[in-house]
Amino acid sequence: MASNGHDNIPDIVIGRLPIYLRALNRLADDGQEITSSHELGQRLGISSAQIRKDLSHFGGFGKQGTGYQIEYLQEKLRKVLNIDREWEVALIGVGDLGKAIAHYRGFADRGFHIACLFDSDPAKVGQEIGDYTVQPMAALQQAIQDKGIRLAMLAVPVQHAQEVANTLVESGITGILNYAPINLTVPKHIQVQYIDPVVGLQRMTYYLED
Amino acid sequence: MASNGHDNIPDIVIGRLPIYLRALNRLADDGQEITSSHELGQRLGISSAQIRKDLSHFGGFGKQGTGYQIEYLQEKLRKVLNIDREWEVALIGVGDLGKAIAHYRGFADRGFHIACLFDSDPAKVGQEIGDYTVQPMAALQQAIQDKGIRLAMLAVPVQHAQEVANTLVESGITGILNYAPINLTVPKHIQVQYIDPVVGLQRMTYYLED
DNA sequence: AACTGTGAAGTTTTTCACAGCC
DNA sequence: GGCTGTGAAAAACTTCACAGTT
Repeated sequence: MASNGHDNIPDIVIGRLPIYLRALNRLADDGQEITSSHELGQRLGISSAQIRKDLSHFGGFGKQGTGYQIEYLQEKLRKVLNIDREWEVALIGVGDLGKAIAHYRGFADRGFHIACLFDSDPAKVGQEIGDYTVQPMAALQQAIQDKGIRLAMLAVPVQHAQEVANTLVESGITGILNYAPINLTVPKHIQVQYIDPVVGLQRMTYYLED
Repeated sequence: MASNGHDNIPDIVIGRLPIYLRALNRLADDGQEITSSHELGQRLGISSAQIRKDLSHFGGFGKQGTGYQIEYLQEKLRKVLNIDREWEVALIGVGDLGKAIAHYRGFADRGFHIACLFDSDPAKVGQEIGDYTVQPMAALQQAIQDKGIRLAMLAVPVQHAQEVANTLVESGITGILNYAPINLTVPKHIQVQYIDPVVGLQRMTYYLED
């Protein structure tokens, strides 16, 4: 992960913030208003010291003797992560996976909105999915530039993923969430995150006896 | 990630092996037979020294002066990761996401096979998806025990995820791939991996200017 | 000439432990 | 009494650099 210009805050710290935020979301859903580094740490399997140290990079969000006000901490973390606004995301590929992503209800309340869908299959172009019409790949660059979209989710077959990623980068996308099981080669200033369930499974089988 | 008994090999090293394997798969697909730590590192954005060091935990897989024979290294990594066999996996929840998972073709050649599907919705029970029939939750424990299944993918709504996870653990599951945006609380000997696309997106927005 | 495997050095990350505050 | 924020210490991880092999 390339830290473009930003700060001196370790990537590994940034990577944990969304996890903290997710835990806070759950606590808030349960109606809780205050928590502590100790409680959060217990839930996440992380030491309380690490949580306090991580948060301390951005200022003092807690109260000694009391802990952290959940709503306030959520707000602060959203600000740090730049999601105190909504980001438009392009979705490329509307096969089974792309459709499931398009229908997923969990983006909206966490800072993201799917703004347009693309597929190279003429049979899929024109289809209505969610609120949007599937557009042809030829329309991609124009649409992304017109709407000023910075993020894309890539759900195309593995053999096309690198090629489509190249197009995305040319179109001005600077962050790619890649669902294809391939490591993308991109310029240094482009962020990539990977979603690969098989990697998750393979990371567990090592620890299974027999 | 709890290292249950196993060895003294750092979790962070184990976590990278599936990534190496994925890169090797691509090289093999391209017909290449030999690679080097330098080439792999370039593709993955990792130093060649780290790759060599990681692999050295498990013995010498390369040849000085030459590099690594791809097929041989794949075989060795599969053995280390315990995927030199096929693991049966249970899938819980067959909404949009669960269906997309059930139809995904990418598990088979990387060590996994979806062996049974469950859903709590009576309207979905009995449906045919892929090669299997959706079973009711009441059948879960028996099916998992009969088939000796150790791994599960959890694709149920967030508000049921913890409760279903508890049932899975009681049924003898020891590894859970969790698609719900919630941190699961499980006994120490249970492995959990998370698939949360929003976390991926949130990890990128920090680095986007504006 | 090219590349691995590896101790040793260097850097990063985590934990400790406690002063300060509620 | 309980909790945060934080320097200092400890642990973990990565990189260096090179001897040894093909």
